[in-house]
Amino acid sequence: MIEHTFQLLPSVGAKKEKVIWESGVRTWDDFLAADSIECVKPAFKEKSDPIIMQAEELLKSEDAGALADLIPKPEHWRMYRHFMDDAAYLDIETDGLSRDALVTVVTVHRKNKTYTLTEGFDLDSESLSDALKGSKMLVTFNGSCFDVPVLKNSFPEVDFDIPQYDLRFASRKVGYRGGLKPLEVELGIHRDEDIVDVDGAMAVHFWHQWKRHGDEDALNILQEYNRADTVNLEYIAGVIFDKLVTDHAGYRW
DNA sequence: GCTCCATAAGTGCAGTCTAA
DNA sequence: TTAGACTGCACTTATGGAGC
Repeated sequence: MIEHTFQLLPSVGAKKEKVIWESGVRTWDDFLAADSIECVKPAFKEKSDPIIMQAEELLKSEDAGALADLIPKPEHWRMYRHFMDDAAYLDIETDGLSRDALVTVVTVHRKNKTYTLTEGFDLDSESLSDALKGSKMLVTFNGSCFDVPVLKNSFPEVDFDIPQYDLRFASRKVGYRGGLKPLEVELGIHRDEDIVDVDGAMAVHFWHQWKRHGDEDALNILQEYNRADTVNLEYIAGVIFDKLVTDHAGYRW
């Protein structure tokens, strides 16, 4: 999908991009190989070629951050298929909703390993940096509004400057409404019985149960809930991406 | 080459919605 | 309940084509 993206060119939005696709130019290679493109002025093509060559170089060198700088933020989801093997799926629990809330549990799910880090045990800047090390894309649900700003506030030394695929907004583009839990239900995702009714507010309650009464069961449920939230993001990201490609991109390959 | 008009992208603002 | 990213709308700006 990323090599089909022309919205990195000046004055090219969704409509112009579709016109370019429909002229038979479907990839960056097509664009560079063409001597002329019917819907594009020669001067514009001359100006655009170096930008596309730069994007190809960045893609070849797997520089997701620099590539994301060229692409409008709402279109960063297009990078997912290319960088999915190096994606980090992220979800956090806190003791409230404020920006300076205490982060209680963080799960980072990677291709080969899932890290669940807990306040008072193993949650610190170093372990969080280790969990995110080498990740090219961050996949979250509402993470751009909540998880990442909260983590940046609590762990300012951790680098969160990673292109983000936020499933809250991506799922809206393809017609889904509501939060993560209704989305899971709609996609047929089932949770274990002991966490099926848990939500964010209950997660706060479980944390206080643990802190005030030393209730280990409450802590275990909280960790399991956070882990399930995060691991499920991988499946959801794939489904939403496929729908975006066929529905939102406005062109069937 | 200039002007006018149509089209598309960019910008700014208010409203929406989600997280725990 | 709070914060902020995104969306949608209205308005502005830029670009390209047509006509003179």
